[in-house]
Amino acid sequence: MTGNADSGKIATEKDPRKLVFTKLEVSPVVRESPVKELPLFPPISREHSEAKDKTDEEGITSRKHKGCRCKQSKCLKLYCDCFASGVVCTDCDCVDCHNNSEKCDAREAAMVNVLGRNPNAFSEKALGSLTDNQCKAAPDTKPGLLSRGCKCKRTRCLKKYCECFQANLLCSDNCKCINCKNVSEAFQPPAFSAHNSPQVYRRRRDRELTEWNSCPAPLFSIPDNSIQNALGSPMSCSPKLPYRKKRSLMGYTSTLLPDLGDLCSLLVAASESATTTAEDQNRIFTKPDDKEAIELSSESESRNVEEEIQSCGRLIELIDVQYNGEEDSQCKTKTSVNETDIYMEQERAVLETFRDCLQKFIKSRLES
DNA sequence: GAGTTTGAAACT
DNA sequence: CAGTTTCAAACTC
Repeated sequence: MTGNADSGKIATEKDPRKLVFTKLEVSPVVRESPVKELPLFPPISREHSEAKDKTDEEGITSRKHKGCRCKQSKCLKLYCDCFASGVVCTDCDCVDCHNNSEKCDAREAAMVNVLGRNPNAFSEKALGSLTDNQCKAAPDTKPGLLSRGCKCKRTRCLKKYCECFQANLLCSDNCKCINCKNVSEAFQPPAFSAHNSPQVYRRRRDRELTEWNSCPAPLFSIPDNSIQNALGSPMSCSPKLPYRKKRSLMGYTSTLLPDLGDLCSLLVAASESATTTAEDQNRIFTKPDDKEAIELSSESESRNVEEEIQSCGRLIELIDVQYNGEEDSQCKTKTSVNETDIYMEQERAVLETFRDCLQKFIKSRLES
C-alpha cells in the first residue's frame, strides 16, 4: 500500500531515501553494477520527509502527512512530489508505488520518459548524473522546475498552488501568470507585528481574493503584468498578451486605422476649442453688466460656431476618406473574414456613427 | 475528513 | 501549439 522503499543495501548512510546512482542509459538500460542502483535526485524545494502538520507564518495550515499520496501515477510521474524531487517514496501514503528500489527499471524508464519531454524536469545535479545524450536534449533551457515559471490564473500567485510562491520566489518574466501579486516587496507577506498579525494578513489576503473572485468583469483577460510593465514598474513581471502595435498616437495605440492619429489630433483640437468656448462664456457670464463683454460674447460665439462647423466638416471629410479608402482596399484584398476584418468593421461602425453625430451637430448649429 | 478548487503534467 | 483531461496538492467547510 505504501511506497516504502526497501533501500537498506543501496541507500546512503545519511539519508536512506536518497539512493546511489551511477549511469542511466536511455535504451536499453544497462547498469554497471549488479546491484540495482537508482539515480540520486536531490530534493528541489521540498523536504517532505520533514513535512508536519503545522501552521505557517501566514496562518496557512499545512497538510499533515509525510511523502506523497499518489493513487494513479504509481509515483512515476511528476505529479508525484517524491518522484519530481528525485527521491524514492518512503513513509508515503501512495498506492501501487513504483518509485522505489524494487521497481528500479520502471522508475528509470519513467525518468527517461520525463526527461524526453523536459530535459530540465529534474535538477541540474541530476542531469549531471545522466548520459551526455540525455543532457543534450535541451541545451538551451534553464535547469530546474521553477525556471519555466508559473501560469496561475486565479490565485494571483498568493497561494501554494503557485510554484513560485511555494518556493518563496517572486514571479519572473518566465511566468505567464495573470493578475500576479507575487511580484514585488510591496506584495510580499509583511513583517508581522501587533497590528499586523498573520491573522490580519490572512484576512486581508482572503478578502482580496474574494473580491477578485467575485469581480463580475473578466479581469483575467487583462494582463496585469503588462499594464505594470507599460507603466514602467520596476517589478519583475511577465509579458502577457501580445499587443499588436502599429504606431503610437499621443499616448494611445492604434492597431488598424492608419489615420486614426489625425482623427485623434482633430478630436483634441475640437476638445480644446470647446474648452476655450466654455471659458469664454464663463468669463462673459461673470460680467453680465459689461456691455463690451456682451458684444464680445456674441462675436465670440458666432466665431466659435463657425470654427466648430469647420472642424466638424474636416472630421467628416476625414472619416469619409478613411471609410471609403478602407472599403476600396478591402474589396481588392478581402478573401475571408478574419479577426482583422472584424476589428475594421467595428472601427468603421464607430466612425460612421461618429460622422452621423457630427452631421447632426452641424445641422443643429446652423439652424440655431 | 470529505468535498472542492487549483494549476501542473500529461495527453490529444 | 492549443485545448482538454488527469492528477495530486492545497484549500474549504
